[in-house]
Parts: sequence; C-alpha cells; structure tokens
Amino acid sequence: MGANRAYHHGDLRAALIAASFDLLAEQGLQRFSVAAVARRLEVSSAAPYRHFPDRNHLLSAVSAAAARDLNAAILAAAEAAGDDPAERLAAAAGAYVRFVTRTGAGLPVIYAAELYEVADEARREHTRALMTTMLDLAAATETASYHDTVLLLEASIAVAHGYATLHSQGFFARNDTSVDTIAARAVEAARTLHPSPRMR
Amino acid sequence: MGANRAYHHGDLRAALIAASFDLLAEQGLQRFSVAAVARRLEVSSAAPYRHFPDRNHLLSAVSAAAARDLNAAILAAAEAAGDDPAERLAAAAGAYVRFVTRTGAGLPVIYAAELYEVADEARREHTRALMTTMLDLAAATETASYHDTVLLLEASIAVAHGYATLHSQGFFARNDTSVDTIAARAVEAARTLHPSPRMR
DNA sequence: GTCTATAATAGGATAGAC
DNA sequence: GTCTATCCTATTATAGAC
Repeated sequence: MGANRAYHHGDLRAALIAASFDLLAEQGLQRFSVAAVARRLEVSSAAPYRHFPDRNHLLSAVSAAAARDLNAAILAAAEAAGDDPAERLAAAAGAYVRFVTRTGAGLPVIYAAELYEVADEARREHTRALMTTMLDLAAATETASYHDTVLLLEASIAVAHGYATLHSQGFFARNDTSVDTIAARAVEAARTLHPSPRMR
Repeated sequence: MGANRAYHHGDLRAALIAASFDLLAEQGLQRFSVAAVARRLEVSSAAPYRHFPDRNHLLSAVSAAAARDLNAAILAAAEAAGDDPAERLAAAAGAYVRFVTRTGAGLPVIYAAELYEVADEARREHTRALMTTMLDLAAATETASYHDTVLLLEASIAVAHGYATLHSQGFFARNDTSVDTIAARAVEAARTLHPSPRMR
C-alpha cells in the first residue's frame, strides 16, 4: 500500500456493521461497545459517530442486517429441507443455531428492547419480513388454529435459541462443541415438537 | 429506628448475595456491577470488598446459592409431578423457567466460565449436586444409553433455557407475559421431546 | 465493619482541526 | 471523513479514617 496511513476506509459504515458482528460473535452483546468496534478497525473512537449518531443507531443497523441475513439463511435451509412442512420448520431451527453461532446476533439482538425508540425504517421492514417467514413456516404445518401456529413457532424458537445460547456460552464445552453437532441436535429436537392440546 | 443511620447491616454478606439476585433478575448479567449492588443496599461502593475480594468472588457466591436453590426447586417440582419419569423431567423444565425469571441466575450464570478460576468449594459442591439431580431425572426415563440420557437432558435444558431467556428479554411481550403461561409451555414442549435414533 | 476519598480504567459522546 | 483532544460518567479496587 503506497498511500499514507491516514483515512482508512472507503466504506467505514459497512465496515462498522461487519466488525460489530465479529465482536458480537466473539464476546456477546455484554461486551459490545462502540469503542471496541473502532479499535478493531483501527479508527479513532470518534469515527463511528460520523456514521451513526449513537450506539443504538449502530446496533439498529446491525439488527437490520442480521434480520435480513437470518431471513435468507432460514429460507435457504427450508428450501434445502424439501417439501415436508415439519422438516422445513425444523431446518429453520438448525439455521438459527448456525447463524447465532457465526454472528452473535440472535433474536434478542435483532428485537432488542432498546432499539424500539430508534427510527429505522430499514430495520422495521427486515424484522417484519423475518417474522413473516417464520410464521409462514409454522403455519404450513398441520396446526389447528393461528394460536397453535404461534405456539409451535415459539417452541421451535425456544429450542433453537436455547441450544444456540448454551453453545455460544460454552455450556456444552466438555463434549463435542462443533456447530454442526449442536445444530443437528436442535433440528432433531425441533422435529419432535407438536402443538399439543395441553399447550395453551 | 432509634439508632443513628451509620452501619447498615447485621449480615451484609448475605444481603449482598440477595441483592445480586434482584439485580440479575431485573437487569441481567449484562448490567450487573458490584457498585450497583452496593447502591441498592445503600452502602458505600467499598463495603462489598470487605466480604468478597473481587467481583468474581461475589458472583461465585451467587452461583453457589443459585445452584443450591435451583436444585431444590427442581427436586420439589419433580416430586410434585408424580412418578412418571418423563413428567418429572418436564416438570423440571418448568421449574427452571420459574427460577430464572425470579432470580436471573440461570445456567449461564451458575456455570459462567469466568468463575472457573475462583476457588470456591461450596460452589463446586452445589453445582455438582445440581448436575447430578438433572442427570438422574433424565436417566430415569427410558433412554437406551448414557449418551441418549445426556442428549435428552441437553434438549430439555435447551427448551427450558430458550423459553426462560426469551421471556426475560421481553420477546414474548406482545402476548401473555405471565411466568405461569411461559413455564407451562416449556413443560409442554419438554414433554414432547424424545431421544430419537437420529439425535446422535 | 463500614465509611470517605481516591486512583486507574473504560466507555459514550462532542468540538474543532485538517 | 477521519483525527486529536476532551468531558462526563460509571465501574473496579485500594488506602486510611472512625
């Protein structure tokens, strides 16, 4: 690189979002900070504030990108799973585990309460599309009512999210920690779920 | 109260642990700080350090108490569930959801990686007893092998933890947020789990 | 056993130079 | 569009008074 080392980026905004994913995946939302993202990109701690007015606006952009990418990952997994609606829903659970492990941006990040006050139309659209995708997958199974559909979806999400967070927090560390193994178990557990008459 | 208002506590150590639970339940591990616990008890920020050498030792004591109480809650729930091993295991999932909602100290707090370096024999014993309880509940069901037992336990924990964290992070806020409802759903979902031949 | 006071560190955010 | 410099706030942890 012949140029001097001032002014590092062509697209710092995009780089900030990408680096935020890395930071979230490595250290979780607990230790996420704007300053740490800036350090990682070797820009000053003030630089991010040229692109996002505050921390929550950066996180909102991360949320939007995560919703968009998770939506795509779930659709791809469902597609690959074939035609059986139950298989497609279970496959989505596996996609969720993989996505959270890779990006650190699961549903609690995507739908974080602190982002509600941020005006961000892109995020709103992507999160709504994601929810629609998930509800459609659940609705395609043989559920008797919309209420049952929601319950089945919640249970599937709970299974996937439970496996994902326990894995990323090292709870399964003793044994086999591979993402593939954990994702497969989440798929298998999601497969056994049924909307039962008692589940109301 | 006739006495002057200096020197607030007879048993600050116990009060610190109790207040830590409240703080965890209200704000999560993300915002846990020794200073906040001290503020809550209206003692100086230095006072906790007379009882715990550092933050992790306080968290270790919280972990020990949580492991002990969760163990008791799970045993009580299993007892109340009757004799069917599958029912007893499912009931444990419900107890877990209630416990985490009430205390904020779930398995990721109890088994937090940062506590591994803390020498705390009481914690070690309580966490081991908890693990034994959970494994026993899973082993009593009709699993073909120890491996199946572990898989069933992991799946049950994942379901319970997923419901608990999504609930405490407000993901279910739109609809019915009562703990009873969420716990009942976790029990129902856990009931449907089976160690399947594919789950390996 | 708890207090006040303080040091060290880190993060969020802003002002103004270039 | 990014930098340096700075302010404010919060947290961990320690020293020494009472």
